[in-house]
Amino acid sequence: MKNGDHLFLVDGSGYIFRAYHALPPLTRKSDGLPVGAVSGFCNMLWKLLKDARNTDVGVVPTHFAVIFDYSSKTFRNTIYPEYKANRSVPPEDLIPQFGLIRQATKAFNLPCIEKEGYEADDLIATYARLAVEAGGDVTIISSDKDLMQLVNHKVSMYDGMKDKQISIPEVIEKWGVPPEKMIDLQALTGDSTDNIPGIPGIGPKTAAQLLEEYGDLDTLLARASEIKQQKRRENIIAFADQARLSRQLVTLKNDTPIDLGLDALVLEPQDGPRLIGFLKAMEFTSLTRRVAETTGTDAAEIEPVPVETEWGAAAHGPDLDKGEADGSAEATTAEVAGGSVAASVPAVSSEAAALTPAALAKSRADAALGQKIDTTGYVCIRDLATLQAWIDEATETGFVAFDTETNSLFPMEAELIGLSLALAPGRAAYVPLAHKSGTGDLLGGGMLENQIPLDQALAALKPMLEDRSVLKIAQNMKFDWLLMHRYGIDIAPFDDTMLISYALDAGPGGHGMDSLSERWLGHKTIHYKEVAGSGKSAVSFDMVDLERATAYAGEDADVTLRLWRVLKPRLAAEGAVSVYERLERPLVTVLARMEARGISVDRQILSRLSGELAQSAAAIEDEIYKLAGERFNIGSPKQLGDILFGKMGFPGGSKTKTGQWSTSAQVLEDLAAAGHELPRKIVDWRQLTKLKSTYTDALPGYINRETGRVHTCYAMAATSTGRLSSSDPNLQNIPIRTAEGRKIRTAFIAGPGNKLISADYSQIELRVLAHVADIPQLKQAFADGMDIHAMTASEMFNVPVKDMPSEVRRRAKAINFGIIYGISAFGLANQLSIPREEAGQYIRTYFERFPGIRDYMDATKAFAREHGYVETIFGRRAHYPEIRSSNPQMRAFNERAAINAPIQGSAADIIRRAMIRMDDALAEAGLSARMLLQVHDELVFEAPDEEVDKTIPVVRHVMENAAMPAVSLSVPLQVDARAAQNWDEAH
DNA sequence: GTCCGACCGTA
DNA sequence: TTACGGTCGGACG
Repeated sequence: MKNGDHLFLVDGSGYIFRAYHALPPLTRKSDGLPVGAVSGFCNMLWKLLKDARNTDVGVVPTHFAVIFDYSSKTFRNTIYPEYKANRSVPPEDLIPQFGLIRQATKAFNLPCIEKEGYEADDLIATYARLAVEAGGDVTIISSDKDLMQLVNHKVSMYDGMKDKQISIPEVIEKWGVPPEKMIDLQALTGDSTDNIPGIPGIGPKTAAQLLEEYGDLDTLLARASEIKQQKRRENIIAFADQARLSRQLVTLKNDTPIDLGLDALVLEPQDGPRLIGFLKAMEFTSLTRRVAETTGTDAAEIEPVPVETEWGAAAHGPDLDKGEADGSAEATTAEVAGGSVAASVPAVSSEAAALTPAALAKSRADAALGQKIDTTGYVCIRDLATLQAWIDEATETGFVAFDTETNSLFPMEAELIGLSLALAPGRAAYVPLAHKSGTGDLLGGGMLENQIPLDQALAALKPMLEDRSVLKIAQNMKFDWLLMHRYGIDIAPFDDTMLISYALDAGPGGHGMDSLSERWLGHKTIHYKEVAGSGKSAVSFDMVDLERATAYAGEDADVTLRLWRVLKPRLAAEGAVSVYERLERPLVTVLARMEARGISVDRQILSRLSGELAQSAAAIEDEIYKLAGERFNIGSPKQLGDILFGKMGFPGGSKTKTGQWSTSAQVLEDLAAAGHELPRKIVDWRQLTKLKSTYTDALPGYINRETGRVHTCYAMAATSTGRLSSSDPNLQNIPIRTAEGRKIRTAFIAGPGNKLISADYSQIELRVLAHVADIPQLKQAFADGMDIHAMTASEMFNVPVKDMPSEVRRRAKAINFGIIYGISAFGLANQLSIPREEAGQYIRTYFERFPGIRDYMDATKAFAREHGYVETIFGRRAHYPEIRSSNPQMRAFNERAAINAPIQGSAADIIRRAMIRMDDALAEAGLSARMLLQVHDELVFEAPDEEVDKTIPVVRHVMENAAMPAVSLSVPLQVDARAAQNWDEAH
């Protein structure tokens, strides 16, 4: 480098963040890869390279380099561990752009410079010094105030986004001090984004005024006592050391080791084809055209280069709600996407810098399988200081695996016994909080000593657990979230390994930690039974000795963290980001709150019903014994079969797979229809005892002592299709079809002054079918608000809808459902009790009238066979590996399930979206209605009497528009809603 | 004590 | 013909 040469230094890392926030979001058309910052970066580079003379810089560079931060940890952290500690993690759609911007730099044939342990700013300071010493001039492409200290008559800055040169006068104008005093100014003011303390109460204006008066920081500190303003004087004296430390932190290091000398930065000519290959891959069409013109390259001849991103993007399936004002979207949660990056990390870690998302996922998976997990090395934390140290480290790292130990599996009655944290694989701790001493006598034993008092531990944990810049990772977060919610802590943001697994691998095989650990880590976890015993000898977790509790609980957190490292990158690699972030994660808190609310159940009504059922059943029992001629256990299918088909000699219908005669309701109904009295009685008895044992007897046991309400538990990852399931108790199978059964619903009541509102989708699955299979007649019928089963019957049997016999409609209805279930002649015949041939003929007729349905079914089967999975309209996948089975029965079953899954699953996704938006929509309308239950196509709310009329339209609106705008259905959704005192009348 | 099959309630 | 969970009886250890 010589006199007259001019070096351009681009602050690459700074540019990324600035461009991300300043420029409108932009995604690659073909797959939704976020590329806004990349686009801005490329446009700026191109302008500087081709057009610098016409910018505010006014000169053409001879040397050029782009500088990046290497990683979050620099020498500054050794002087001040809190440095940049409160910086939040980059937003998810920025993460893939770090790698892309490096690739862009290389495509522009420019040197890409970074150095471990140093920030980009230090490298820029070093190169600027070297260039000036060699006689050159320097322009730093950045507007970061941290770099302004470097400005002098040979060094200036250039804001590439505002096309504005920043020289000495501009610095003075902006900050009131010349560039050489910027360090002292920053030392006084501090910087909250970098967590530089400075002196409290001193901002830029005061700092400039003080420096004007006293000259520099040291003089100011030495003469602080002369300052007139009392508060200011006291602060400067008290925080003098803090200011000196701050000065150390903001002073850029201009003698960092460098790998490339100045001569390596000489600007080389552009490699047109290489650059165009990259720009085409990014789908930047206008820049591609400009570059092609300037470099004389034929862009059409050039293939896009394969672009590699660390995380890829939500590239698969429809781009769910990008840019939509969606109540579901948590404000882009600060989070890291996979664990290789630490909290502040503007840089891509070396692990993955050159990997595709798929390759990263694979390397993580391979590495995890090779690692041994030692459960004896976990820490047991018994004092607040140690706990605080772990919390601090978690806060600094930016993510932590978290798990709770309790004395119950029901989150609404569980008490916190302890909790565990994991910061890195193998690095976990257990914090016992309510363990009892094992030596307790019959009176129960006392609390174990040397445990951190619960309130102190919670107070210490709360800031971290609620810190937006610390990602909390759990397996089945809904449990831990609800538990901690009851202790006054609302965990956010979070990831849930169970839900990540579910978004990726829904299908056969569960998503429990034990099975995930075996599958992905090759590690058999300690079974709960091994530490707490089982059955009668089982003890509550608070009686487990601390050594074993630490191993068990520590392992839970450790395994969760390891699973997260393996599974999270797969989301991007396999295009499941949208499903996870839009349909899974936001539902956690929605469901947790529903579970916490519970529903009021009238104990008296159930008790009365139980009595009635017992009486009726007893009466029938006597008649059964009389007819059978002996007493036996009616509830035993085996004994019943012996009586019916042995002793009584009834003709057996079908057999079960164990070879027993079936005593199913269908068989008994057939016998009853043939005029036999006993089978009828059995059917009646079964119905009564079923209602009694499953509902009226069991439900009161679920009424919570404290709340007086029933709190069901929803499983988010239990089904292969995306539906929820409900248990403890299951409130998704409360009877409705028979008059006797319906009475149970009258026990589900609104609280005083409230009503229950039931809102359910009408025919949602058939509507989804009409949409995905694109069936004109069905779509028209729904658009016209017609009776869909009658329309089907009319089409199939050529009968007018008017005055249609109910039997004809019934058959069409059965066929419609059969279609959704992946119809077979055998199944339809069974359902309608008609010969198989007749059923087969129905199906043929149906396909003739609606040929699109057969096309859809064939296409779905072919897709499933090829890929091993099927997808909902929102991109949720259900896997059916057995669809390629050589066993025809197995194969046929999987084909039917694969046909059903996109329909059932799309409907499930739609109601999920409605639920995710509902709380906000109600709040926005100023309504206090609360969502209590979900029953697949129905939502149940509780609302104050006087708000009912205003609530129903809001609920309907949210539900009917739930697919929008991610998917615009070609069929309207219809929601029926009603309010009443109890669930029976509301539905 | 634990597991599985049969049966049956819901969408 | 799809998707679930709960209860019971009965066989296993």
